[in-house]
Amino acid sequence: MSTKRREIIKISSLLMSDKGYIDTSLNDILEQAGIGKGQFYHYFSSKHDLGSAVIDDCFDFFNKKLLEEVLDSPKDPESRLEDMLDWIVAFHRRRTPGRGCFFGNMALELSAHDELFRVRLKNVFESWAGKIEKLLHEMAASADAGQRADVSRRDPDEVKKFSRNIVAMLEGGFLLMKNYQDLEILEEMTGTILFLVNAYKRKNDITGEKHGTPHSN
Amino acid sequence: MSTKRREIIKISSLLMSDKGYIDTSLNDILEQAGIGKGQFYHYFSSKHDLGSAVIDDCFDFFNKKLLEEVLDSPKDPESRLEDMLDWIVAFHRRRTPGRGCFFGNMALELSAHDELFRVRLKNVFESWAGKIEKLLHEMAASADAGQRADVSRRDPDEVKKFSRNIVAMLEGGFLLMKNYQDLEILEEMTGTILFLVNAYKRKNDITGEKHGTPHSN
DNA sequence: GCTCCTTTACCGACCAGTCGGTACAATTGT
DNA sequence: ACAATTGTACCGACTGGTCGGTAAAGGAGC
Repeated sequence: MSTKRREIIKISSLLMSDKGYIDTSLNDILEQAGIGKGQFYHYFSSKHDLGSAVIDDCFDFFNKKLLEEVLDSPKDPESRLEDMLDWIVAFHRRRTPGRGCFFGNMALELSAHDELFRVRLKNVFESWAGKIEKLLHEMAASADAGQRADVSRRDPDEVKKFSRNIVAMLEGGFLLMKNYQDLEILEEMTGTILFLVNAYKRKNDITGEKHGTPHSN
Repeated sequence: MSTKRREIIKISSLLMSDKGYIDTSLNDILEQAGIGKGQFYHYFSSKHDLGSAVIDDCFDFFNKKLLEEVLDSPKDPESRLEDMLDWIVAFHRRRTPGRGCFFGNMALELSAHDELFRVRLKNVFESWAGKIEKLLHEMAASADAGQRADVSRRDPDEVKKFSRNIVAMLEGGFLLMKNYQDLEILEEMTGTILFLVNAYKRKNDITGEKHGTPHSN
């Protein structure tokens, strides 16, 4: 892929992380990149096309750095969970906390009025939750190995939902972190997630019952 | 306050819930309200002024319906927590799940480039977390009453952070619900919150230790 | 000479906000 | 009592400016 195209994507991802998709104008991008409009439309067919490429590019980074390097590392699942949370906090410590999560920002801004973006972002969340789900299953399996082999009592669908909840918790942490402009919100959330996973694990180990939704629906 | 002004605010809050602040144009509002521009600028000095009024109006509703009627009800704290979660799910079941949380939407969209909006929305979250904090303290107090009077081991600052985390969890639930366009995401999150609060309560009761951030920072 | 890459000039649509003017009720002067 | 004045609610054409997007032509390398 062309260097210039990559550069445009990089610059756009920074701008869009700061100001959102709608509020990032082509002129902002052209100015930052030091190029003309014609050049932009040589590489991209529309702003929408650019947005799509930016999401893909950010996901590539996210996928490589967090999902593969950290979550697929050969360590035990407990360590990988902690590594993930540490990686996230470290990542946001490097950037300004006021930026929040690119995917979460885009999801809230665009889910309602662009189906393509919505699905693409949903896939990001699903990929992430999928990795966490796998990790939770591993944790459960290693816990069983030490005691008993009765894995069947753990509802796989429940684990899937639980892993989605963890993603949602992190996104909520990003949201409040951005609004408070305070990294501590996110740090607290990672602590709560660890606590929750431990409590969840323990409950399954001891009672085998589902956490479900205790209040009636 | 003038009826017309109230009507403009109501219509605007619906439009902004759907499309966000930036993407809601004055023409959209004027068309829906069936009024001219002159009338709008008779009641509001700017779009920013309107946005501010809409946030206030939504908070009034939220404050009255959830924070006062539900969270300040004379029931025991456990019931009030469940009532809150039920109320939230019921509220979003009535609307389309694709709208998400108005405050969360606005917070992500505007926190970065409008300090006034940012602080106003932060206050909304703080009010909410404050009520939850109070509720958690009550829960702890009633648990102590049955067993022992040693309340001091519960760090008040930790409870404050924990209640903020609950708000963040809900906002994360709203975010993913909006992206997935599926109410179930939110329902799962309310279940997880109940589970978490119970686990948190139990841990404090049994060990008295803090949940903190177990991984090193 | 042909194909990329790039620039610049330009388009119509739309944006928030302004302005001159209208309709009509309330208030005031006599 | 009635006319003159003032104030309030409201309209829609218009402003300057920005938006995403297009078109045509210059220049570089093969």
